[in-house]
Amino acid sequence: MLTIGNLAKKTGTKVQTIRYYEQIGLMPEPGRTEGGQRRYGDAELDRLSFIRHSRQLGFSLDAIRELLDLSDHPEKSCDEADAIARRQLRQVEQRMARLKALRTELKRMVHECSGGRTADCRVLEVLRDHSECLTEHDDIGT
Amino acid sequence: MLTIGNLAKKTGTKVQTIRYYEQIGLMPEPGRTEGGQRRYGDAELDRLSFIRHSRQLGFSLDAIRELLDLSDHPEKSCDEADAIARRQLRQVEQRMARLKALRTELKRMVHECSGGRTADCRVLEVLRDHSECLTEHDDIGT
DNA sequence: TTACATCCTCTAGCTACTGTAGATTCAAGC
DNA sequence: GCTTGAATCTACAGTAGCTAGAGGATGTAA
Repeated sequence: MLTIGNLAKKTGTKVQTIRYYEQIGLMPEPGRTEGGQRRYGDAELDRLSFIRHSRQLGFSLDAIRELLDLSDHPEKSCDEADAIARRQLRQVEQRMARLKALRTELKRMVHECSGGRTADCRVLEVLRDHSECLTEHDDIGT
Repeated sequence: MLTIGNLAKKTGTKVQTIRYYEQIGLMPEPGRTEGGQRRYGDAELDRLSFIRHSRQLGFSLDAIRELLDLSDHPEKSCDEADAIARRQLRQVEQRMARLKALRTELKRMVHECSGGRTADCRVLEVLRDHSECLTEHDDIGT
């Protein structure tokens, strides 16, 4: 049996995060000692590993909830899990495209700046005037 | 003189966002009508355009605060603005590298999934077992 | 038994907004 | 001058995904 601290260490998660996952129903309520401390078994370790790995791949907690549900029902069709992963892939590709445009613009800004006073700074100038931009960037590049 | 709604339209910002910027001190408190409604002039239009454009390029509100401060002092050295832009460029490049690794992994997951039951689903299998991953991804790819 | 790390709950904070409720103001048309 | 309807006002709550801290209880080794 693992304490919450050991489970945290094994999965590279913060203790508070585990409690948070429990709170939002992503992790089950574990058994407790007489004194009220949580104790975890292998099933919980697997589940949390699954969650963390999915987070590392950028899946949202909602998507992970769906994936866990599918994982809990081996007889269900695989299509849904596949769809979720494809959706995630699309999102990653969209974000990459956006970042690429941002990088172009930032590089240009930085390269054109030749030092001196802020009055003549190309960085600030470009920020002041959108029309100087070569690429479109209508959405925030997060 | 512009109402808040017209300023919002001109800059592609939501009305609430403008009020929020005022609240956190990014936008100044504007003049008011007798009835208490905000009215904006050209200076505010310029400032908000600067903010929105910077946001589109992914700068944080804190970074924008610094950039605005530099912009307000034309006699200062340009170095700081340059440093902020370079930092932003580095962040964008780091994010892109991370997303690239994620994309590789997601593509592999999706390509290996051949339909069927979730019990045999490669997507779920990979998520269950990090050791199947070819690339490292220790941080979340946002 | 005592010391000390770890655990507990609860609450608040982070970024950058977005949405809602209920009241007020503005501008146009008659 | 009056009505109507859109726009505005304040204030507060909510979003994602945690993270940090206070103040107290528990577990374990010496």
